[in-house]
Amino acid sequence: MYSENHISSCEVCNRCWTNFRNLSREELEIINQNRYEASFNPSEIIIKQGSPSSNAIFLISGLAKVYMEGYSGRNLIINLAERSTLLAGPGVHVNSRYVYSVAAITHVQACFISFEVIRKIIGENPGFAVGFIEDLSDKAFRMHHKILNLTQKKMHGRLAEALLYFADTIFHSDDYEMVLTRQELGEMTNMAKESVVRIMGELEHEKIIQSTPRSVKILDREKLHVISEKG
Amino acid sequence: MYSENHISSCEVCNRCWTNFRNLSREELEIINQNRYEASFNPSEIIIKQGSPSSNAIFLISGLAKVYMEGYSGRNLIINLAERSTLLAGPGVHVNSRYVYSVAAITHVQACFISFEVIRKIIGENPGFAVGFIEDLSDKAFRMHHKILNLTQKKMHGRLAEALLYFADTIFHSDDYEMVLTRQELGEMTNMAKESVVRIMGELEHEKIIQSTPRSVKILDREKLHVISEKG
DNA sequence: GCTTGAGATTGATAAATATCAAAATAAAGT
DNA sequence: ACTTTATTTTGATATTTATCAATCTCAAGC
Repeated sequence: MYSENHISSCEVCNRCWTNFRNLSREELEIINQNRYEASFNPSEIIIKQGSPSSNAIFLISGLAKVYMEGYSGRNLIINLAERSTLLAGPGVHVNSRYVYSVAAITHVQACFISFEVIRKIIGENPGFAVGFIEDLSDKAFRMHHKILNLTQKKMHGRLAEALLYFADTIFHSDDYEMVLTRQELGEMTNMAKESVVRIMGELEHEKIIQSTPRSVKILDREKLHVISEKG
Repeated sequence: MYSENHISSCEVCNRCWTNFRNLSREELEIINQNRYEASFNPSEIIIKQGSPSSNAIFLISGLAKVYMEGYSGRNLIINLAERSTLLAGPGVHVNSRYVYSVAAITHVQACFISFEVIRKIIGENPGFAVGFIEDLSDKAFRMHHKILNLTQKKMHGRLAEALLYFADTIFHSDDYEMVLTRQELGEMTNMAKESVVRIMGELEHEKIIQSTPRSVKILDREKLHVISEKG
């Protein structure tokens, strides 16, 4: 992890958090005074689960995986994070510990802002507080969906959903680079890496996708969607 | 569902939401003017998933189950709710729909407060907004824990955790009434009712618990805890 | 006290999924 | 170009868990 400083000021940066639009010029300047940037290489850890959640972290560029470290060294990837995502987690307001870890997938540039400053502004700027509530709600909403996905669908459905997630939410294309290993794909869909391999093979054989270990191309989006719903 | 009105005013009621302590006398009076009470019999639905989330609902007395209606009629019980819990869900700030359903287990008294009023006060009272954030965070925190529990533990562990949840969080006793059927216990731990029966039998046989369909007594809390961690 | 129906239980079986071990590739470093 | 290391893949097998079909139990209503 090495440091650099590319952004002259928050005021001219549009890569951060949409909720910062609710800040006054003065408040934004306070943020600007209390931030620092850092860069991370692939696989470096940006946030470590369990450590004190002293900073709100925003990705400025690059892609990272957000995951929980569970029982006996097993991970659960919650989602991928890209530019303009607030990374902090609900632990901040519960026990001041990060509830998840975040690791860089590509080279990542991130902005660290002390949570004390954020908390202070939440207490003074209701619009900002509402934006914060909306962010929390949105994440909780997704968690509710995810818990159903993981508990009620079979492997085919979970994997199909993950493949569509990459296409729709991350890459906005049906032909994309697979940034996760089969192991990690398994950690995201709660299945063994061998099962990931086998089902990817099946999907390929049925001409629903075309894939290599490092790329995916969705050929039959309709069918993939049906599998993700019914599966 | 029949109506009654037991509480003369929010000002004299201590059974509602702790976050209301952050309100001024005037704000509390606004809440008081805009609330109405309702009672529910066992098994009656208090909140229906997917319907417009127009009200924040607080239980005043009784016990309810909070659950998501998933795929092909399968439910997932998230938790039990009792007095002083805010029931609304993250959908309120996302798509204005309840993301979960809530059904009365015992006879339930509840207070309905229009969300417009709540939202207005959030925008005017930062302390209240922070309280709201803490409530959301706490629930998200639990969801993070729950998703690990459901995906990474085997049946024994999940069931053990549920039994401890009742003892520790709901009844504050190791000898309690089992308010859920085996079917519902399965919906809470993501397992078939037959599996619940079998594992309850095993736990009983190993003298870790003593149980009837309507009661549970934890005999060996240590062992039960180990199972819930390792399982 | 008899009937009835919802839940609880049991045993047998099938389905879903993980694990293990080995071989085949691919990637990275020197 | 050559090791070395990590990932992917495959097949065989074990484990976990659900499903199905009966049977049983017990409390509520008549």
